[in-house]
Amino acid sequence: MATVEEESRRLEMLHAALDVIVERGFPDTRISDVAEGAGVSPALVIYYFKTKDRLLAEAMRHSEDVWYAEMQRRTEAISSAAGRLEEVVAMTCLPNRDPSSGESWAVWLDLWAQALRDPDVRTVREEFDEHFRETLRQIVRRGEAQGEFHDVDADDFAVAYSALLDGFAIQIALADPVVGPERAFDLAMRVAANELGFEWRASRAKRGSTRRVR
Amino acid sequence: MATVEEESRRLEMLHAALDVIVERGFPDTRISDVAEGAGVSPALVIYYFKTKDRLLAEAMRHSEDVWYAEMQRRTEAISSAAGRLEEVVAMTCLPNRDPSSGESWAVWLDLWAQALRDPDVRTVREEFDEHFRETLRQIVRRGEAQGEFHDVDADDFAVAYSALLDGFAIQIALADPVVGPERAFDLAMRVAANELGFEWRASRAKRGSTRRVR
DNA sequence: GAGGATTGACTGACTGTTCAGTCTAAGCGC
DNA sequence: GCGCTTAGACTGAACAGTCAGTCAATCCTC
Repeated sequence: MATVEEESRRLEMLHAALDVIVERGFPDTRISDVAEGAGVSPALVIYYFKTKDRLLAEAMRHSEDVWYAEMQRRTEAISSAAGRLEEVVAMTCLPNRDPSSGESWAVWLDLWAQALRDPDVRTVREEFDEHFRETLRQIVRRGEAQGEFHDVDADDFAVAYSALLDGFAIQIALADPVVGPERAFDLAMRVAANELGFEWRASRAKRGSTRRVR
Repeated sequence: MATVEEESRRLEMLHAALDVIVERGFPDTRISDVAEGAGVSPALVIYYFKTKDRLLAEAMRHSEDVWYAEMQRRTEAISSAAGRLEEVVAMTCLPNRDPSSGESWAVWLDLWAQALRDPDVRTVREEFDEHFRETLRQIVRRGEAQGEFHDVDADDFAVAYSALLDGFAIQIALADPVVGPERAFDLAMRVAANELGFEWRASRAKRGSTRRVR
Protein backbone atom coordinates (compact mmCIF):
# COMPACT_ATOMS: atom_id res chain seq x y z
CA MET A 1 0.00 0.00 0.00
CA ALA A 2 1.27 3.41 0.87
CA THR A 3 4.58 2.00 1.91
CA VAL A 4 5.47 0.90 -1.59
CA GLU A 5 4.71 4.20 -3.24
CA GLU A 6 6.19 6.01 -0.31
CA GLU A 7 9.39 4.09 -0.79
CA SER A 8 9.52 4.74 -4.51
CA ARG A 9 8.99 8.41 -3.80
CA ARG A 10 11.89 8.32 -1.37
CA LEU A 11 14.06 6.71 -4.00
CA GLU A 12 13.06 9.26 -6.60
CA MET A 13 14.10 11.98 -4.24
CA LEU A 14 17.37 10.29 -3.36
CA HIS A 15 18.23 9.88 -7.01
CA ALA A 16 17.26 13.44 -7.73
CA ALA A 17 19.44 14.51 -4.83
CA LEU A 18 22.37 12.59 -6.25
CA ASP A 19 21.88 14.15 -9.65
CA VAL A 20 21.97 17.58 -8.12
CA ILE A 21 24.97 16.74 -5.97
CA VAL A 22 26.85 15.59 -9.04
CA GLU A 23 25.83 18.65 -10.99
CA ARG A 24 26.14 21.40 -8.41
CA GLY A 25 28.20 19.86 -5.65
CA PHE A 26 27.17 18.89 -2.19
CA PRO A 27 27.22 22.29 -0.50
CA ASP A 28 25.31 24.02 -3.30
CA THR A 29 22.56 21.46 -3.50
CA ARG A 30 19.24 23.12 -2.76
CA ILE A 31 16.20 21.24 -1.68
CA SER A 32 14.21 23.10 -4.30
CA ASP A 33 16.47 21.55 -6.95
CA VAL A 34 15.93 18.12 -5.53
CA ALA A 35 12.20 18.73 -5.38
CA GLU A 36 12.16 19.85 -8.97
CA GLY A 37 14.15 16.84 -10.06
CA ALA A 38 11.73 14.53 -8.30
CA GLY A 39 8.72 16.43 -9.55
CA VAL A 40 7.41 17.36 -6.11
CA SER A 41 7.27 20.43 -3.95
CA PRO A 42 10.16 21.46 -1.72
CA ALA A 43 7.91 21.13 1.28
CA LEU A 44 7.40 17.46 0.54
CA VAL A 45 11.10 16.81 0.49
CA ILE A 46 11.34 18.23 3.97
CA TYR A 47 8.25 16.26 4.92
CA TYR A 48 10.05 13.06 3.94
CA PHE A 49 13.54 13.77 5.18
CA LYS A 50 12.91 16.27 7.93
CA THR A 51 16.07 18.20 7.21
CA LYS A 52 18.40 18.94 4.35
CA ASP A 53 21.40 17.40 6.01
CA ARG A 54 19.59 14.15 6.53
CA LEU A 55 18.44 14.08 2.96
CA LEU A 56 21.95 14.54 1.66
CA ALA A 57 23.48 12.06 4.06
CA GLU A 58 20.92 9.46 3.03
CA ALA A 59 21.57 10.20 -0.60
CA MET A 60 25.24 9.56 -0.02
CA ARG A 61 24.58 6.34 1.76
CA HIS A 62 22.26 5.21 -0.97
CA SER A 63 24.84 6.00 -3.62
CA GLU A 64 27.53 4.04 -1.85
CA ASP A 65 25.21 1.12 -1.23
CA VAL A 66 24.26 0.90 -4.88
CA TRP A 67 27.85 1.13 -5.98
CA TYR A 68 29.01 -1.50 -3.56
CA ALA A 69 26.19 -3.88 -4.45
CA GLU A 70 27.08 -3.51 -8.09
CA MET A 71 30.69 -4.31 -7.32
CA GLN A 72 29.68 -7.40 -5.38
CA ARG A 73 27.41 -8.51 -8.19
CA ARG A 74 30.11 -8.20 -10.78
CA THR A 75 32.94 -9.81 -8.90
CA GLU A 76 30.87 -12.77 -7.81
CA ALA A 77 30.46 -13.84 -11.41
CA ILE A 78 34.20 -14.09 -11.96
CA SER A 79 36.15 -17.18 -10.96
CA SER A 80 39.78 -16.11 -11.11
CA ALA A 81 41.07 -13.87 -8.35
CA ALA A 82 43.02 -11.74 -10.78
CA GLY A 83 39.88 -11.28 -12.83
CA ARG A 84 37.93 -10.20 -9.78
CA LEU A 85 40.60 -7.73 -8.86
CA GLU A 86 40.66 -6.42 -12.39
CA GLU A 87 36.93 -5.89 -12.26
CA VAL A 88 37.24 -3.92 -9.05
CA VAL A 89 39.96 -1.76 -10.52
CA ALA A 90 37.91 -1.25 -13.66
CA MET A 91 34.97 -0.10 -11.60
CA THR A 92 37.03 2.46 -9.77
CA CYS A 93 39.01 3.67 -12.74
CA LEU A 94 37.16 3.32 -16.01
CA PRO A 95 34.27 5.61 -16.85
CA ASN A 96 30.85 4.12 -16.69
CA ARG A 97 30.71 0.87 -18.46
CA ASP A 98 27.27 0.71 -16.99
CA PRO A 99 25.16 3.83 -17.30
CA SER A 100 23.45 3.34 -13.97
CA SER A 101 26.10 4.64 -11.64
CA GLY A 102 26.42 8.25 -12.71
CA GLU A 103 29.73 9.90 -12.02
CA SER A 104 30.62 8.31 -8.74
CA TRP A 105 33.95 10.07 -8.56
CA ALA A 106 32.55 13.52 -8.18
CA VAL A 107 30.37 12.26 -5.38
CA TRP A 108 33.38 10.72 -3.68
CA LEU A 109 35.24 13.96 -3.52
CA ASP A 110 32.22 15.64 -2.00
CA LEU A 111 31.79 12.69 0.32
CA TRP A 112 35.32 12.99 1.65
CA ALA A 113 35.15 16.72 2.11
CA GLN A 114 31.82 16.44 3.82
CA ALA A 115 32.91 13.56 6.01
CA LEU A 116 35.38 15.92 7.66
CA ARG A 117 32.61 17.70 9.53
CA ASP A 118 29.34 15.87 9.17
CA PRO A 119 29.25 12.85 11.52
CA ASP A 120 26.57 11.04 9.49
CA VAL A 121 28.50 11.37 6.29
CA ARG A 122 31.64 10.38 8.12
CA THR A 123 30.00 7.14 9.15
CA VAL A 124 28.85 6.43 5.61
CA ARG A 125 32.34 6.93 4.30
CA GLU A 126 33.99 4.84 6.99
CA GLU A 127 31.66 1.93 6.42
CA PHE A 128 32.06 2.14 2.70
CA ASP A 129 35.83 2.17 2.91
CA GLU A 130 35.86 -0.76 5.26
CA HIS A 131 33.59 -2.71 2.93
CA PHE A 132 35.86 -1.94 0.08
CA ARG A 133 38.94 -3.07 1.97
CA GLU A 134 37.19 -6.22 3.05
CA THR A 135 36.39 -7.00 -0.55
CA LEU A 136 40.04 -6.60 -1.42
CA ARG A 137 41.11 -8.77 1.49
CA GLN A 138 38.83 -11.55 0.42
CA ILE A 139 40.00 -11.41 -3.14
CA VAL A 140 43.59 -11.61 -1.98
CA ARG A 141 42.93 -14.50 0.38
CA ARG A 142 41.08 -16.47 -2.24
CA GLY A 143 43.80 -15.71 -4.73
CA GLU A 144 46.38 -17.04 -2.32
CA ALA A 145 44.31 -20.12 -1.58
CA GLN A 146 43.90 -20.81 -5.27
CA GLY A 147 47.62 -20.37 -5.78
CA GLU A 148 47.16 -17.42 -8.09
CA PHE A 149 48.84 -14.92 -5.81
CA HIS A 150 51.95 -14.82 -3.71
CA ASP A 151 51.44 -14.90 0.00
CA VAL A 152 51.12 -11.35 1.25
CA ASP A 153 49.53 -9.71 4.23
CA ALA A 154 46.00 -9.36 2.94
CA ASP A 155 45.15 -6.51 5.27
CA ASP A 156 48.22 -4.48 4.45
CA PHE A 157 47.57 -4.98 0.79
CA ALA A 158 43.93 -3.97 1.13
CA VAL A 159 44.80 -0.80 3.01
CA ALA A 160 47.50 0.29 0.61
CA TYR A 161 45.69 -0.72 -2.53
CA SER A 162 42.44 1.00 -1.61
CA ALA A 163 44.46 4.12 -0.92
CA LEU A 164 46.03 3.81 -4.34
CA LEU A 165 42.64 3.46 -5.99
CA ASP A 166 41.28 6.41 -4.04
CA GLY A 167 44.19 8.46 -5.25
CA PHE A 168 43.57 7.49 -8.85
CA ALA A 169 39.89 8.23 -8.38
CA ILE A 170 40.82 11.80 -7.51
CA GLN A 171 42.83 12.25 -10.66
CA ILE A 172 40.09 10.75 -12.75
CA ALA A 173 37.35 12.77 -11.11
CA LEU A 174 39.31 15.93 -11.72
CA ALA A 175 40.19 14.88 -15.25
CA ASP A 176 43.89 15.39 -14.63
CA PRO A 177 45.63 15.91 -17.95
CA VAL A 178 48.43 13.53 -16.99
CA VAL A 179 46.46 10.71 -15.40
CA GLY A 180 43.59 9.52 -17.53
CA PRO A 181 41.37 6.56 -16.70
CA GLU A 182 43.20 4.09 -18.93
CA ARG A 183 46.57 4.97 -17.54
CA ALA A 184 45.29 4.74 -13.98
CA PHE A 185 43.79 1.37 -14.75
CA ASP A 186 46.98 0.15 -16.33
CA LEU A 187 49.19 1.38 -13.51
CA ALA A 188 46.90 -0.01 -10.85
CA MET A 189 46.93 -3.41 -12.46
CA ARG A 190 50.67 -3.40 -12.85
CA VAL A 191 51.09 -2.58 -9.19
CA ALA A 192 48.74 -5.38 -8.23
CA ALA A 193 50.46 -7.86 -10.51
CA ASN A 194 53.82 -6.89 -9.14
CA GLU A 195 52.74 -6.92 -5.52
CA LEU A 196 50.71 -10.11 -5.68
CA GLY A 197 52.86 -11.87 -8.23
CA PHE A 198 50.50 -12.70 -11.04
CA GLU A 199 50.81 -12.24 -14.75
CA TRP A 200 48.90 -9.43 -16.34
CA ARG A 201 49.02 -8.66 -20.01
CA ALA A 202 48.55 -4.95 -20.44
CA SER A 203 47.73 -5.43 -24.07
CA ARG A 204 44.35 -6.84 -23.28
CA ALA A 205 41.33 -4.82 -24.36
CA LYS A 206 41.27 -2.07 -21.84
CA ARG A 207 37.63 -1.50 -21.31
CA GLY A 208 35.28 -3.48 -23.46
CA SER A 209 35.53 -6.66 -21.44
CA THR A 210 31.78 -7.00 -21.11
CA ARG A 211 29.89 -3.83 -21.70
CA ARG A 212 29.89 -1.08 -24.23
CA VAL A 213 32.01 1.97 -24.03
CA ARG A 214 29.84 5.01 -23.68
CA MET B 1 56.06 51.85 2.03
CA ALA B 2 52.40 51.13 1.71
CA THR B 3 53.15 48.09 -0.39
CA VAL B 4 54.84 46.34 2.46
CA GLU B 5 52.04 46.83 4.94
CA GLU B 6 49.53 46.13 2.23
CA GLU B 7 51.20 42.83 1.57
CA SER B 8 51.34 41.86 5.21
CA ARG B 9 47.64 42.68 5.48
CA ARG B 10 46.96 40.41 2.53
CA LEU B 11 48.90 37.67 4.20
CA GLU B 12 47.07 38.12 7.46
CA MET B 13 43.82 37.75 5.62
CA LEU B 14 45.00 34.72 3.70
CA HIS B 15 46.11 33.04 6.89
CA ALA B 16 42.88 33.94 8.60
CA ALA B 17 41.03 32.50 5.61
CA LEU B 18 42.96 29.27 5.89
CA ASP B 19 42.22 29.02 9.57
CA VAL B 20 38.55 29.40 8.89
CA ILE B 21 38.64 26.95 6.00
CA VAL B 22 40.26 24.36 8.24
CA GLU B 23 37.79 25.02 11.01
CA ARG B 24 34.54 25.42 9.14
CA GLY B 25 35.25 23.97 5.73
CA PHE B 26 35.54 25.75 2.43
CA PRO B 27 31.86 26.21 1.63
CA ASP B 28 30.97 27.47 5.09
CA THR B 29 33.72 30.00 5.29
CA ARG B 30 32.23 33.47 5.70
CA ILE B 31 34.09 36.60 4.88
CA SER B 32 32.99 38.01 8.20
CA ASP B 33 34.88 35.16 9.89
CA VAL B 34 37.95 35.91 7.86
CA ALA B 35 37.62 39.58 8.64
CA GLU B 36 37.29 38.87 12.32
CA GLY B 37 40.30 36.58 12.23
CA ALA B 38 42.36 39.25 10.55
CA GLY B 39 41.02 42.00 12.81
CA VAL B 40 39.49 44.06 10.03
CA SER B 41 36.06 44.79 8.68
CA PRO B 42 34.34 42.48 6.19
CA ALA B 43 34.25 45.31 3.71
CA LEU B 44 38.01 45.51 3.72
CA VAL B 45 38.33 41.87 2.83
CA ILE B 46 36.22 42.48 -0.23
CA TYR B 47 38.20 45.63 -0.86
CA TYR B 48 41.38 43.56 -1.05
CA PHE B 49 40.12 40.48 -2.83
CA LYS B 50 37.18 41.84 -4.77
CA THR B 51 35.14 38.67 -4.24
CA LYS B 52 34.84 35.81 -1.84
CA ASP B 53 35.72 33.19 -4.43
CA ARG B 54 38.91 34.95 -5.30
CA LEU B 55 39.86 35.24 -1.66
CA LEU B 56 39.39 31.54 -1.09
CA ALA B 57 41.15 30.54 -4.26
CA GLU B 58 44.12 32.68 -3.33
CA ALA B 59 44.14 31.24 0.14
CA MET B 60 44.31 27.76 -1.35
CA ARG B 61 47.13 28.72 -3.65
CA HIS B 62 49.03 30.30 -0.81
CA SER B 63 48.59 27.21 1.31
CA GLU B 64 49.88 24.93 -1.40
CA ASP B 65 52.79 27.23 -2.16
CA VAL B 66 53.88 27.26 1.44
CA TRP B 67 53.57 23.53 1.77
CA TYR B 68 55.51 22.89 -1.40
CA ALA B 69 58.26 25.32 -0.49
CA GLU B 70 58.63 23.60 2.84
CA MET B 71 58.92 20.25 1.12
CA GLN B 72 61.59 21.59 -1.21
CA ARG B 73 63.49 23.07 1.69
CA ARG B 74 63.51 19.82 3.61
CA THR B 75 64.40 17.47 0.82
CA GLU B 76 67.24 19.64 -0.45
CA ALA B 77 69.10 19.14 2.80
CA ILE B 78 69.13 15.37 2.42
CA SER B 79 71.71 13.59 0.34
CA SER B 80 70.39 10.07 -0.07
CA ALA B 81 67.49 9.54 -2.45
CA ALA B 82 65.79 7.15 -0.07
CA GLY B 83 66.09 9.74 2.66
CA ARG B 84 64.53 12.40 0.48
CA LEU B 85 61.70 10.10 -0.42
CA GLU B 86 61.18 9.29 3.23
CA GLU B 87 60.98 12.96 4.03
CA VAL B 88 58.32 13.49 1.37
CA VAL B 89 56.31 10.57 2.68
CA ALA B 90 56.67 11.85 6.22
CA MET B 91 55.39 15.23 5.20
CA THR B 92 52.30 13.77 3.62
CA CYS B 93 51.62 11.18 6.27
CA LEU B 94 52.84 12.19 9.68
CA PRO B 95 51.07 14.88 11.67
CA ASN B 96 52.79 18.18 11.95
CA ARG B 97 56.37 17.77 12.87
CA ASP B 98 56.47 21.45 12.21
CA PRO B 99 53.73 23.52 13.70
CA SER B 100 53.61 25.98 10.83
CA SER B 101 51.59 24.00 8.34
CA GLY B 102 48.31 23.56 10.13
CA GLU B 103 46.19 20.62 9.11
CA SER B 104 46.98 20.47 5.42
CA TRP B 105 44.92 17.32 4.90
CA ALA B 106 41.62 18.90 5.67
CA VAL B 107 42.41 21.63 3.20
CA TRP B 108 43.28 19.06 0.58
CA LEU B 109 39.92 17.39 0.78
CA ASP B 110 38.24 20.75 0.38
CA LEU B 111 40.63 21.61 -2.40
CA TRP B 112 39.74 18.50 -4.38
CA ALA B 113 36.03 18.89 -3.91
CA GLN B 114 36.22 22.54 -4.86
CA ALA B 115 38.44 21.88 -7.86
CA LEU B 116 35.58 19.94 -9.39
CA ARG B 117 33.68 23.13 -10.16
CA ASP B 118 35.85 26.15 -9.54
CA PRO B 119 38.27 26.70 -12.43
CA ASP B 120 40.70 28.75 -10.35
CA VAL B 121 40.91 26.14 -7.65
CA ARG B 122 41.20 23.48 -10.30
CA THR B 123 44.27 25.20 -11.66
CA VAL B 124 45.84 25.45 -8.23
CA ARG B 125 45.32 21.78 -7.64
CA GLU B 126 46.61 20.73 -11.04
CA GLU B 127 49.77 22.75 -10.66
CA PHE B 128 50.36 21.50 -7.17
CA ASP B 129 49.94 17.88 -8.19
CA GLU B 130 52.26 18.31 -11.12
CA HIS B 131 54.88 19.90 -8.87
CA PHE B 132 54.55 17.03 -6.50
CA ARG B 133 54.96 14.45 -9.22
CA GLU B 134 57.94 16.30 -10.60
CA THR B 135 59.55 16.19 -7.18
CA LEU B 136 59.03 12.45 -7.09
CA ARG B 137 60.41 12.00 -10.58
CA GLN B 138 63.55 13.87 -9.70
CA ILE B 139 64.08 11.89 -6.56
CA VAL B 140 63.71 8.66 -8.51
CA ARG B 141 66.05 9.75 -11.27
CA ARG B 142 68.70 10.87 -8.85
CA GLY B 143 68.26 7.67 -6.91
CA GLU B 144 68.81 5.67 -10.05
CA ALA B 145 71.81 7.72 -11.01
CA GLN B 146 73.33 7.23 -7.58
CA GLY B 147 72.68 3.52 -7.81
CA GLU B 148 70.36 3.54 -4.83
CA PHE B 149 67.28 2.53 -6.79
CA HIS B 150 66.42 0.01 -9.44
CA ASP B 151 65.73 1.36 -12.85
CA VAL B 152 62.05 2.10 -13.15
CA ASP B 153 59.95 4.41 -15.25
CA ALA B 154 60.20 7.56 -13.16
CA ASP B 155 57.02 9.05 -14.53
CA ASP B 156 54.93 5.94 -13.95
CA PHE B 157 56.27 5.70 -10.45
CA ALA B 158 55.56 9.36 -9.74
CA VAL B 159 51.99 9.08 -10.97
CA ALA B 160 51.20 5.94 -9.04
CA TYR B 161 53.04 6.93 -5.89
CA SER B 162 51.47 10.35 -5.65
CA ALA B 163 48.10 8.67 -6.02
CA LEU B 164 49.00 6.34 -3.19
CA LEU B 165 50.02 9.23 -0.97
CA ASP B 166 46.84 11.13 -1.83
CA GLY B 167 44.86 8.08 -0.84
CA PHE B 168 46.64 7.81 2.48
CA ALA B 169 46.15 11.52 3.02
CA ILE B 170 42.41 10.96 2.81
CA GLN B 171 42.49 8.29 5.47
CA ILE B 172 44.65 10.40 7.71
CA ALA B 173 42.57 13.53 7.23
CA LEU B 174 39.45 11.60 8.12
CA ALA B 175 41.17 9.88 11.03
CA ASP B 176 40.20 6.47 9.74
CA PRO B 177 40.28 3.99 12.62
CA VAL B 178 42.11 1.41 10.52
CA VAL B 179 44.68 3.59 8.80
CA GLY B 180 46.55 5.84 11.16
CA PRO B 181 49.46 8.08 10.18
CA GLU B 182 52.17 5.68 11.31
CA ARG B 183 50.71 2.77 9.46
CA ALA B 184 50.26 4.83 6.31
CA PHE B 185 53.85 5.98 6.59
CA ASP B 186 55.07 2.47 7.09
CA LEU B 187 53.08 1.02 4.23
CA ALA B 188 54.04 3.82 1.88
CA MET B 189 57.72 3.29 2.63
CA ARG B 190 57.43 -0.45 2.17
CA VAL B 191 55.80 0.03 -1.20
CA ALA B 192 58.53 2.43 -2.25
CA ALA B 193 61.29 0.13 -1.03
CA ASN B 194 59.72 -2.76 -2.85
CA GLU B 195 59.07 -0.87 -6.05
CA LEU B 196 62.39 0.94 -6.20
CA GLY B 197 64.46 -1.80 -4.68
CA PHE B 198 66.10 -0.22 -1.68
CA GLU B 199 66.43 -1.37 1.86
CA TRP B 200 64.22 0.22 4.44
CA ARG B 201 64.26 -0.68 8.09
CA ALA B 202 60.78 -0.20 9.44
CA SER B 203 62.13 -0.27 12.95
CA ARG B 204 63.65 3.15 12.61
CA ALA B 205 62.18 5.89 14.76
CA LYS B 206 58.93 6.65 13.04
CA ARG B 207 58.67 10.34 13.40
CA GLY B 208 61.32 12.03 15.47
CA SER B 209 63.91 12.12 12.74
CA THR B 210 64.52 15.81 13.17
CA ARG B 211 61.78 17.66 14.94
CA ARG B 212 59.73 17.15 18.00
CA VAL B 213 56.53 15.29 18.11
CA ARG B 214 53.72 17.64 19.02
C1' DG C 1 -15.00 12.04 7.10
C1' DA C 2 -10.56 10.96 9.17
C1' DG C 3 -5.88 10.91 8.59
C1' DG C 4 -1.97 11.10 6.04
C1' DA C 5 0.11 13.12 1.74
C1' DT C 6 0.92 17.26 -0.59
C1' DT C 7 1.40 22.00 -1.55
C1' DG C 8 1.66 27.31 -2.07
C1' DA C 9 2.71 31.00 0.36
C1' DC C 10 5.35 32.80 3.68
C1' DT C 11 9.18 34.00 6.90
C1' DG C 12 13.17 34.48 9.39
C1' DA C 13 17.80 34.28 9.29
C1' DC C 14 21.87 34.70 7.01
C1' DT C 15 25.53 36.81 4.26
C1' DG C 16 28.03 38.64 0.08
C1' DT C 17 28.46 42.92 -1.69
C1' DT C 18 27.75 48.00 -2.19
C1' DC C 19 28.04 52.64 -0.86
C1' DA C 20 28.68 56.89 1.12
C1' DG C 21 31.43 58.63 3.64
C1' DT C 22 35.66 59.08 7.48
C1' DC C 23 40.30 59.06 8.64
C1' DT C 24 45.25 59.19 7.63
C1' DA C 25 49.24 60.40 5.50
C1' DA C 26 51.58 62.00 1.80
C1' DG C 27 52.38 65.66 -1.77
C1' DC C 28 52.86 70.58 -2.78
C1' DG C 29 52.85 75.38 -3.38
C1' DC C 30 54.17 79.11 -0.46
C1' DG D 1 56.55 74.93 8.78
C1' DC D 2 51.63 75.42 7.03
C1' DG D 3 47.35 75.19 5.02
C1' DC D 4 45.22 72.86 1.14
C1' DT D 5 44.35 69.02 -1.82
C1' DT D 6 44.17 64.35 -2.99
C1' DA D 7 44.40 59.38 -2.93
C1' DG D 8 43.69 55.51 -0.96
C1' DA D 9 42.88 52.54 3.19
C1' DC D 10 39.19 51.60 5.89
C1' DT D 11 34.45 51.14 7.97
C1' DG D 12 29.29 51.00 9.52
C1' DA D 13 25.17 50.56 7.81
C1' DA D 14 22.19 49.26 4.57
C1' DC D 15 20.78 46.36 0.46
C1' DA D 16 19.39 42.44 -1.94
C1' DG D 17 19.11 37.87 -2.79
C1' DT D 18 18.86 33.28 -1.20
C1' DC D 19 16.97 29.32 1.02
C1' DA D 20 15.82 26.01 4.76
C1' DG D 21 12.13 25.22 7.17
C1' DT D 22 6.96 26.32 8.86
C1' DC D 23 2.09 26.29 8.47
C1' DA D 24 -2.52 26.40 7.29
C1' DA D 25 -5.12 24.69 3.89
C1' DT D 26 -6.32 21.30 0.29
C1' DC D 27 -6.38 16.82 -1.83
C1' DC D 28 -6.63 11.76 -1.79
C1' DT D 29 -7.71 7.46 -0.31
C1' DC D 30 -9.65 4.28 2.57
